[in-house]
Amino acid sequence: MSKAGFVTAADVAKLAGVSRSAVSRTFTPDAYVSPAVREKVLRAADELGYRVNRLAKDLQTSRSSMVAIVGARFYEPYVAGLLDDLSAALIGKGLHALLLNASSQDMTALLNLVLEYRVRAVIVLSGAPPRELIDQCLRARQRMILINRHMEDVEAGSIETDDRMGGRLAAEHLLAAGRRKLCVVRSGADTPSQRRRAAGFLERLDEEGIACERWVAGRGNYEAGCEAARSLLRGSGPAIAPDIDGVFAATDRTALGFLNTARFEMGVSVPQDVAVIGFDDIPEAAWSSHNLTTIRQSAPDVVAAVLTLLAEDDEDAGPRRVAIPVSLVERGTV
Amino acid sequence: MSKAGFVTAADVAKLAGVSRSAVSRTFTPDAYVSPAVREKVLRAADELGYRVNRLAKDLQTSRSSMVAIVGARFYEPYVAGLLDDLSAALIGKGLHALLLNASSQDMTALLNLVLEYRVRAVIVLSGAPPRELIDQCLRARQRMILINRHMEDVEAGSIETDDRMGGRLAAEHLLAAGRRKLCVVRSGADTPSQRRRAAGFLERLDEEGIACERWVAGRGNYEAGCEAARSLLRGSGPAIAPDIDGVFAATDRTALGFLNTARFEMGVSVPQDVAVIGFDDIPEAAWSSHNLTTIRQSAPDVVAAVLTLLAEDDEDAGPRRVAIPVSLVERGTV
DNA sequence: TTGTACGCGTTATCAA
DNA sequence: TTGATAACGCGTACAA
Repeated sequence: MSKAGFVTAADVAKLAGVSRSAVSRTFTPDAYVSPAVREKVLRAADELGYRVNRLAKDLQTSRSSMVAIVGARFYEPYVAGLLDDLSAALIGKGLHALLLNASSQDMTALLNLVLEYRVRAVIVLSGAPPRELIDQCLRARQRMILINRHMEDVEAGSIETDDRMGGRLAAEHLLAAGRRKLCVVRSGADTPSQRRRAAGFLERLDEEGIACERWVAGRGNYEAGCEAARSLLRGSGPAIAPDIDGVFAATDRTALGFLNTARFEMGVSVPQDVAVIGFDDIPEAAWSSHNLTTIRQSAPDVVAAVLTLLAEDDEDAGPRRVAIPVSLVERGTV
Repeated sequence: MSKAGFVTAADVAKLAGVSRSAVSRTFTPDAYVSPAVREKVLRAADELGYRVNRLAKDLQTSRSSMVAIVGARFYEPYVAGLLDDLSAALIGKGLHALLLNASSQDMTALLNLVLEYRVRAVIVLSGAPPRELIDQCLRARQRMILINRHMEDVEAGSIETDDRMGGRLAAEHLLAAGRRKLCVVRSGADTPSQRRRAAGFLERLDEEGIACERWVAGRGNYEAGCEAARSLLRGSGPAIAPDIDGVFAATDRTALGFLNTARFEMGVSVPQDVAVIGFDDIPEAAWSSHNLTTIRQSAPDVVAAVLTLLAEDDEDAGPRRVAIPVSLVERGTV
């Protein structure tokens, strides 16, 4: 037994009456071992409860099977869903997720950490994404995959929702519904994604020569929506049309905060008085309590793209930049 | 440079003109290095972009700083929130989370995996919890922390919400509201937690000699609530009192599914026709669109308990079993 | 205070 | 097919 009390290959070898290498070979795919020896080794291993030590294995092969996932706000439904899909998919490919929460942390520490583990790749989720960390990792030639965080002239795989198009679709839909007094609402999180969505929305409006309010604030996404509704709809009575008649929220949670506050706190009817459209299509958007019209971005597509980028290990060619399509989901708030 | 292209301590030593152990000592807390040497080493390390290889370090010290988190359904708000808090707290303690998604996976593979990594502890979240995995880990003397999954006569730290008391509180509250035609609803997930909550609820009702319907089915938690409402409230028109007048759902999501379907699909008024109470107090419960009365269990408390159990490293004494208190949150559905 | 030498547990190489 | 032996990159007695 080793110092830490774990069973080692040597222990198994001794019990089985064979050499250490025989044990190693038994547990290494496609290696030469006679059935007889293999049987003896397996029996001994089972008896001792032996497991290959991955630390030693990875050190020796200098090839870890870990993938770091760096992100924040894992409680947000869209992120949580992505995490669920991603962790399941990775394990299916024999990879394991090292989950690093970048919220409110010392970035330098996190940076050192992620590089110390010699992971096969670092996956950076959108929110709270330390630019400095990304730079340093790339300098260390650490393989990286950026989700909704593309950076030009950077040697990293990148997966991006077509945020701009999504914003345009939202604008199009509100315009088609005859809305003209519009507002775009973003949370204080202020991620690149949210900025691009808003930009696409404004761009489409600009083409029609229609003006647009902008509202940015709030801590969480949901709370931002609540605050926006209180601020924008102030003074509007139940029967009085408010100063705006259509809102595009950069995330579904923000849209839901706006929607709920408008309906239950401000007494404003949706969509009669004001139309609301969100972005992401999280499960809660489809609930009958909200029935939110929104722009869908497919999480499974993102996961598939991650696996693709992960797969093209050494081939330098291949699609290093993947776009995730979006689509309009018509429900009852426009 | 090493085979994989990473910088090693030897590289740094050569550049700095010192021995390899000097490098090692520079990066080891409380070790003897003269300021002069330390400076030279740090300069060389910075120039080369050197990072300690954690695989080798952990192997050498036979002490990994990884903690495995085994769970499923990370998209559920309560689980997602726990994951967010937990990953942040662990990193604060110098520990790192290896996230293993146990859903729809080969359990044997996952079992081998978690043991191969020689993690400092395995944290098992409630849902989809493979009993076999737990047994095997314990047999391998792997340190474990079970959340909402206590097993008698088992050598593992365990953290449990006071589910039974929560169920009793729910019953008490419905009874106090004058409800007598009651039903308890659980999802098909059928976790130990949900069973205990239902049991506590029924226990309290039993003391009053009041009968109770039971409804168990559905795939997801939310969907289970929807199905329950459709099934239990069938035939009740808007103005007609249904056959039941009070429902306890074992999770908030189930409660919300029931609530929404009752209101928007069945035309049943809540709480006038039927009262609804949930469990967990997820953020969505507080939304004005739901305003769900529920039983709160505190995720931060759970995280604190995990850290406590993790801390009592070698001391065999100490609280190996921690109970998380619950409380009633009165809102508008009872 | 520094350098040498050994061990952590594994895989890979090379004779036998 | 098997068993010594050499890495893998690191921490750390031990000696200098």
